[in-house]
Amino acid sequence: MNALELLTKHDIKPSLQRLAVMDYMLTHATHPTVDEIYNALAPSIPTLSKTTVYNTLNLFEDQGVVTYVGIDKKNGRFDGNTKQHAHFRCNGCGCIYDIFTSESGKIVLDAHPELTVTEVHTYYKGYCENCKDKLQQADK
Amino acid sequence: MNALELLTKHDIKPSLQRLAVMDYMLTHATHPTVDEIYNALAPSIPTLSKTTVYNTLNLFEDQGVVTYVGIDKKNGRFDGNTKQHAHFRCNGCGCIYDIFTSESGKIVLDAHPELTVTEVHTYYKGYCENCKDKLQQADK
DNA sequence: CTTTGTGCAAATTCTTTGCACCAAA
DNA sequence: TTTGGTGCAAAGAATTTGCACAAAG
Repeated sequence: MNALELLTKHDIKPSLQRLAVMDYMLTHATHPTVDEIYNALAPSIPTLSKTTVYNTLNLFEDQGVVTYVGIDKKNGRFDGNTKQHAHFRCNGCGCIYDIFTSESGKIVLDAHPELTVTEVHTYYKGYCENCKDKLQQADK
Repeated sequence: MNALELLTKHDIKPSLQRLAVMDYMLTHATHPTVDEIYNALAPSIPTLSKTTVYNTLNLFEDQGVVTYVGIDKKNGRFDGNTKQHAHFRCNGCGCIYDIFTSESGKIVLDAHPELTVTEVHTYYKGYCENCKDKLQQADK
């Protein structure tokens, strides 16, 4: 599915900027930061502002088109691949790999003998017993 | 193990401030933010500064006494329990629960029927093939 | 003394907000 | 027109840094 189809499907008006950001996400599975996206697109869209990149990614996230990846302490990263998968970040070079899951965490890592894993962080998000009835969006 | 023993074990000089922060972490498994810790301790340690809380937690993290919990987009949280476990955050009230793991992620959640999970984020950290030889600390 | 910890103030970094202008329907 | 998107400048929030003073051995 291309950028235009994805945005349309999620009721997002396909402006030039939004299409460019979405297309970038689809063609760069590098979990880019806002800065990376901005720097990559600014040459071809000279009037682009970082605010628009923030606006766009927040909108995409709200609509479920991209996922926020909080694997780094500082910069937020975004993932255009919304299929369930895990992430690996190298502490040496900072690169981030997708790790596609089967069922259990164990199996997943066995498929990647080239990676030396020192930490595993698993975060579940949802609603606790008291908040089950709430339909609110997550506090970001 | 109490605060003093833990710090000593990790070659951290047990200053008044460090002991207070460590003790707070051990007695409050709520994954507190820097602000929460500061606000809780400031009354009894009037000269305490937020800088010291930051310094202290970063030191603890470097020494492996606490773990950074990046489950929230904004505030960093810290966990004094370094045993491997997962975290659940409620999107309604923001509370964070520990979820102790057996082996596979599936089993873990089955033990918590009271939680409605809408998202799962799994982050592995370590070294990729190219960086295997590096012994550096993670880029924070 | 000498080293190390503390904490104030200032600086940085990342992100959001307010608002005026522009574009599309 | 009217609605909604863009982007500048400013504000805000979280964290780090520089540095002087205090504490401990």
